[in-house]
Amino acid sequence: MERREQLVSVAFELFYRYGVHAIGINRVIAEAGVAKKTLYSHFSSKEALVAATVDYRDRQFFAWIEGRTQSAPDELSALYALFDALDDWFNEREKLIHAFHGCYFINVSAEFGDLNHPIHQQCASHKRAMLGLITRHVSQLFSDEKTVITLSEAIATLKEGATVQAHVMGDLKAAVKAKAIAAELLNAREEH
Amino acid sequence: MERREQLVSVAFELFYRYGVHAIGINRVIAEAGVAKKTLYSHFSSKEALVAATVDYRDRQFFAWIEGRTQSAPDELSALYALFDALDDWFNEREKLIHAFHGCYFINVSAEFGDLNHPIHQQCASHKRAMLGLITRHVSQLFSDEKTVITLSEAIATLKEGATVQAHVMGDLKAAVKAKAIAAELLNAREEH
DNA sequence: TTAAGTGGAGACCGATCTGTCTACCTGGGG
DNA sequence: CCCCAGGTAGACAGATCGGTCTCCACTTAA
Repeated sequence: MERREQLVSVAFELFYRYGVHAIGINRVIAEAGVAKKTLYSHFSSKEALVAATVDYRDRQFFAWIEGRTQSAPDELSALYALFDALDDWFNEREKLIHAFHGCYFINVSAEFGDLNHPIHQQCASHKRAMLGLITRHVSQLFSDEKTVITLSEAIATLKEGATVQAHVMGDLKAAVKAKAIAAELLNAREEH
Repeated sequence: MERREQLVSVAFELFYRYGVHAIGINRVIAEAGVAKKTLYSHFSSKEALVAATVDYRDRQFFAWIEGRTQSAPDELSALYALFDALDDWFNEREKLIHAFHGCYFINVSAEFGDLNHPIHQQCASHKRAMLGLITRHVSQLFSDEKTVITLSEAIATLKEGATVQAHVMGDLKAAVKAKAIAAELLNAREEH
């Protein structure tokens, strides 16, 4: 299965940087040093390869964020660590994750715009998982269920907004600014 | 120039719905009922046509948002009107703007990922203009310059975040939630 | 040594891509 | 009535698309 992983990794890098529809299968196999037959023995179609890259990035990104938040000393720091991680990502200080070209799931959703498309659904799924991760931390800090939901969604929205600002406008401080807003929202509800 | 406008409008709808690289020139001219030669007499290349659609959408979207905010009775309502407009957009209650397929500028930036690419720059330009519009309203409400900048950027980030949540996850209430967060930030700084 | 299987290189298929060019049609002003 | 500008239809070129298939070199195991 090592060859398959290599293929997915190369395909992801190309799709992420240049866009899915801008990269042909020939480019992928050339870059991976693999025969076309090999690719099609692992994936039934280009779309299946795209789906694999989304899954690959989902696991990679989620594991990375989870690692960054779990190493925080307490739950509040864990939420701040999320934004610190984003800041490292935007400013290319993070080797575990690839160079920043926006959020792959947002980018892929732009190319597979139909919400019902299975690849778009994979992206939605990733975002739901990220919201779940945030919610787990927030629910350790607050007991009121409505507060937990509202805060978690707000933090998720700030994360997406910061990612867009960083990519579209090139605002490298977007994560720091989003962190400050998140802190304000958290402080306003400090449980005592 | 009427034919040119028709071409841009049709191209925009296709690019917006299906993505720029997924739509060929032949599809555009077929849908517009125009000869290929006519297209190339108005635009030197596909990329020039794409640039025209970004400009078209920029003017259209900005005028729409400006109209919605300017008809508000006061400056605070103007900011709320921004999120009400987004809500109408996400839920397809707005005829002036096309059916919702995410933010065209985010989508196009995903396909032209290089920040230095002229088309990406057009998208950044639009976002800067939107931030400027928000800042104009916020600066009527607060006198402290730092407060104005922080708040304006926060509102812009909430707007982008809500748009992403609505598109990727299909969260139709994203604008309402973002509005509530924006209101909280504004209230916390109420000038008195 | 030989048989089986895997993967690399790349020819090939039909479709489609961007972009050019020819040929024909049509309507309005001299 | 003629001319010509501007439009249509669409052939065409050269490249590339996704996907299939053949051929051959190499490895591994009996």
